[in-house]
Amino acid sequence: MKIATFNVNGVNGRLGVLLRWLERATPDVVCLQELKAPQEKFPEQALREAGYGAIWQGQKSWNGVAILARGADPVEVRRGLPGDPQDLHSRYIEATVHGITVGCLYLPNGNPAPGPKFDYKLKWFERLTNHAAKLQKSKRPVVLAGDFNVMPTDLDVYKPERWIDDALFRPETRAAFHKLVKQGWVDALRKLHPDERIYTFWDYFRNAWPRNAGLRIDHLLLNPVVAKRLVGAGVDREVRGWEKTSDHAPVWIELKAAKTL
DNA sequence: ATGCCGTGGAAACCACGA
Repeated sequence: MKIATFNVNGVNGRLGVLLRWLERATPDVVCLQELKAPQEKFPEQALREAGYGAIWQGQKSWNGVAILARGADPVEVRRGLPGDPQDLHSRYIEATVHGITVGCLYLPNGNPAPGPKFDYKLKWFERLTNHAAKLQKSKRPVVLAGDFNVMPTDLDVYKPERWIDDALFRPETRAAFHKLVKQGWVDALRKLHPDERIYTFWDYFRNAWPRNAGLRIDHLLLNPVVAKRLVGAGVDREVRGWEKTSDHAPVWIELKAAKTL
């Protein structure tokens, strides 16, 4: 089974790219971020015709997350993280699909830092970490996938010294990520490719894509029961080279079948 | 060092992204 995450940067503006990628990659589960569409403008029908059931949490102009399932309908568990009823950003949705609990997240960017946006990022991170602790206790298969807006280590940045003061790479941000992972999550791409430079995002400007000035900020975190099934992980880099494409590329993992009892 | 590109929504510019 293949599970992927893709920050599409506008699900309607990017529908052609998304459908083309789905047809080629045939992922079984897909987490989407940055829909940039209100609830009623999500392209449900086009995705269904492509073979995918979906649940989503839209928002006008910004944010927005969705979970797609090939040949199935994701069963929604929750939308939004607990801990702050005032927070109206559409950044988290969770479903069970093909026997796995999937949390799809779009963590706040946090720039400029320091400032209120950075404070919001760290608060949101804390709420995610609290919720993730509960998911860890369940012992059922869980995947947390999405745009974390964090480069976990120097290896995840084309030029680390340039990013030291950035909200995506500041010590507080990296510390928050490592605190989360320490609960028992496995960073799937790092697990299978410990020493490789892997990027999932390249800016639209400054010629970032042609000169491979990238960041690894889209991640799939696996709890132990899923980590045991991990047999492959990668980035569909070619998608970043397409016309009218997102600034992120899809990231995926391959799981072997669960042992039947 | 930098929003230089790109999207969406409202208004013919602005907010936001990383």
